[in-house]
Amino acid sequence: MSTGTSSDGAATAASRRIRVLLADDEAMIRSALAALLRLEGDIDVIAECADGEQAVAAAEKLHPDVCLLDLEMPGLDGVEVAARLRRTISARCVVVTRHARPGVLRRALAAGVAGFLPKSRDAREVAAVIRRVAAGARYVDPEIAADALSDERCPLTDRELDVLRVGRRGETTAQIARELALAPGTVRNHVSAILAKLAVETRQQAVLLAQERGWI
Amino acid sequence: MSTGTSSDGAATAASRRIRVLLADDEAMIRSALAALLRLEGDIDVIAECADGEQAVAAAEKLHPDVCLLDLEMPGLDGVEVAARLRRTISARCVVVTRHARPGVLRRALAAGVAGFLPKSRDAREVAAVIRRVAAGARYVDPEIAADALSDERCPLTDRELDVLRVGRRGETTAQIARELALAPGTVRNHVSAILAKLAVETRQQAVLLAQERGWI
DNA sequence: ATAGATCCGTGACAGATGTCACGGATCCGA
DNA sequence: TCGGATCCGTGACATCTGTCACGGATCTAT
Repeated sequence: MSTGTSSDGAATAASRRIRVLLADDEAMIRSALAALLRLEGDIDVIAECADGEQAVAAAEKLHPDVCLLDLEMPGLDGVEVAARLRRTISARCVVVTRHARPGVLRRALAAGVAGFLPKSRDAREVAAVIRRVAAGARYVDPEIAADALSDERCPLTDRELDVLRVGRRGETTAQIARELALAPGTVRNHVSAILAKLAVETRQQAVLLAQERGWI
Repeated sequence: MSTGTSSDGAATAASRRIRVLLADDEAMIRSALAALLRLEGDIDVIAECADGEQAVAAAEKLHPDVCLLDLEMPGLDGVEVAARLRRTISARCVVVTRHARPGVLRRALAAGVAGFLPKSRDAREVAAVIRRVAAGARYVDPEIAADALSDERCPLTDRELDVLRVGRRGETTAQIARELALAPGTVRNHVSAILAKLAVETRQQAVLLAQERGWI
């Protein structure tokens, strides 16, 4: 390991600095994490983004080694960003979230994220997780992982989840239909199936339940 | 000022270090802010608390110069802690919040907080605000203050707010009517008035808007 | 290949929701 | 005292939403 030539060693040390992209819509925590990470000798924060679109754009331009993504962001959320970046630049992503639930973890893992860390953890752990992930390992918060084993799977189909997501802010049937390029009747049918599966009476209740379970 | 004896100067310099108590239920942001503040030469973080009760207990024991309190905490929230500490130890408090709305600011000022800072601000501003407040000044985020002046009063009547509150989780018209001992038609009429006044199309949008504005 | 299962999309129907016009109660200023 | 204004409650009507039955597409195991 330490037997390389000095030029090799220098080059390796330089190339070993981990280039990190940071995305969180809350400026205070974003800037605080950035400042802390910059104190680490082996980490470069190369981008700070305030939402998912910015994160995707910056990542596809800068090709960071690791993306640290907040889950709760306006527009594209952290998992959606991770899914997209996995396809386009094979980025390794760590998702951070306030509400760490099994469903969220499952969704994150399905999207191919390499790390999953709730905000109830100490900020010092962030750098450690970034290092692990940069080294090719996966890291999942052990507590959440344990919860996730007590399987609470989402009974909704992909299309039903689409409908729920698009209509999560109380959008009209007509609006959802336009957004998804469907007939209004189709949307109503999906909604009907959702209500039946979740055993609730209104769309809003369905949205609240799904959010609580981490399905959307 | 700078003409004191060297012993005076040293003593003053030592006593001038600002003793700060930190309270936030999210460990990641709490520890991140603590770490950043510790980097400042003139600030001592003397306590880190995860909820309002801990904050009150620690503050009454340690008598910090400034308390930095998150608004959203289980049990006692930041404003309640500030109100209590003002009475017991005349502490100077800064309240930090994710959802900075005029209504919240009004409540905070009424409780006698000395500083008000939304989490949409950069973490570096925190130290600056702490210094100002420790020096006896007040600090209110200018953007929120401006909003608060453009007094956005709730256009809904008491009864309409009742209906909105009872139905905020997507309850059925029939359920709301039963809860409020009204005819279903009356509830629908209130809902209709709410939608018209808030210029939205569905109950769920009305609820989201009202929550965003701090009306329910 | 084929039957079964699942998912998606759609239109017709029934029921829930939003809109409207109305009457009674209360409060306030002329 | 008397309008005028505002709020509350209600029922009839129109519109929107949820339910149901159906057909086509895809996948899998036999």
